[in-house]
Amino acid sequence: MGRSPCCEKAHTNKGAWTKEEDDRLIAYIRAHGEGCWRSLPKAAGLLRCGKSCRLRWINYLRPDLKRGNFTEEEDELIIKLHSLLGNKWSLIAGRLPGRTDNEIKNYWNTHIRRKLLNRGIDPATHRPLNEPAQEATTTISFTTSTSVKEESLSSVMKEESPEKIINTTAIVCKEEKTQVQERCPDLNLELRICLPHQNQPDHHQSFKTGGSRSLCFACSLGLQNSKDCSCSVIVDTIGSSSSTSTKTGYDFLGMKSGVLDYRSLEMK
DNA sequence: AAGGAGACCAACCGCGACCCA
DNA sequence: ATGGGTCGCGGTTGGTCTCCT
Repeated sequence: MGRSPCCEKAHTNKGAWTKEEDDRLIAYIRAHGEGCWRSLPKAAGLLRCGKSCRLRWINYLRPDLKRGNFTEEEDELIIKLHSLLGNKWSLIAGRLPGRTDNEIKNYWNTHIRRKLLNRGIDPATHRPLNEPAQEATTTISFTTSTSVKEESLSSVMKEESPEKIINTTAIVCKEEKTQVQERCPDLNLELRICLPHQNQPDHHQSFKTGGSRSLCFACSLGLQNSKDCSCSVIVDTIGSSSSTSTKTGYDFLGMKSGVLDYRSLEMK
């Protein structure tokens, strides 16, 4: 039994969007907001599939989109995030305001891949092309206060082949440093996560600030109130492994805190 | 000027995850 | 617990543009 179609294909347009269709979609979303993509086309008077409407809005019509060329900083940020996250374009896009996952994916495939190959770096593994496969190991210290479900991180990398992720399940965030297999030996993967500068809502004031309270890692990933959130059972142990973290100086993949705040790495 | 090749990117497709009855 | 409906993601396709010969 096949999967049911997402819409009545016989009565939907396909292919490039017309100006009129764009205008209708924009007007409808301005009036009613995003969501209910399945029913949106009919309500907006569009002969399009809901998925198509969603894609058109997210990738092209959204008012906050930044059009135009990628900057050198964006290039490098994409490369670094890809080295960590793999082909998780939506997560990468979440770190690049105004950019969409589709745009980044296309940009990666057309520009960055070639750029890395020219540098002699394998874009899939972020390792030198002529380097034989080896099991480099690096110590990653997660300075979070509570343990994290393994799948929180391994799921990020689950599409990688076993060769690339030799032992993702070895990534366990505990108070002590944990050995993990490293995919990008040229990158400093030491993670130092602590409180960004801005004020936090009460729920998150438990994040370790050099004081005495901690934020669970689920919240640090922007998964507030998720089932993984364990803020209610805070254990103050972070200080034991965060000797190099400071209130203002944490860094991640060599990026400043303002550039990569894991807590806004939220799912779209 | 013509046309072939490669680059670019918007859009489509299928699947997995999630939600809810 | 389960099954149907919906959404979002990542891979792929195909049309258009640009460059080169």
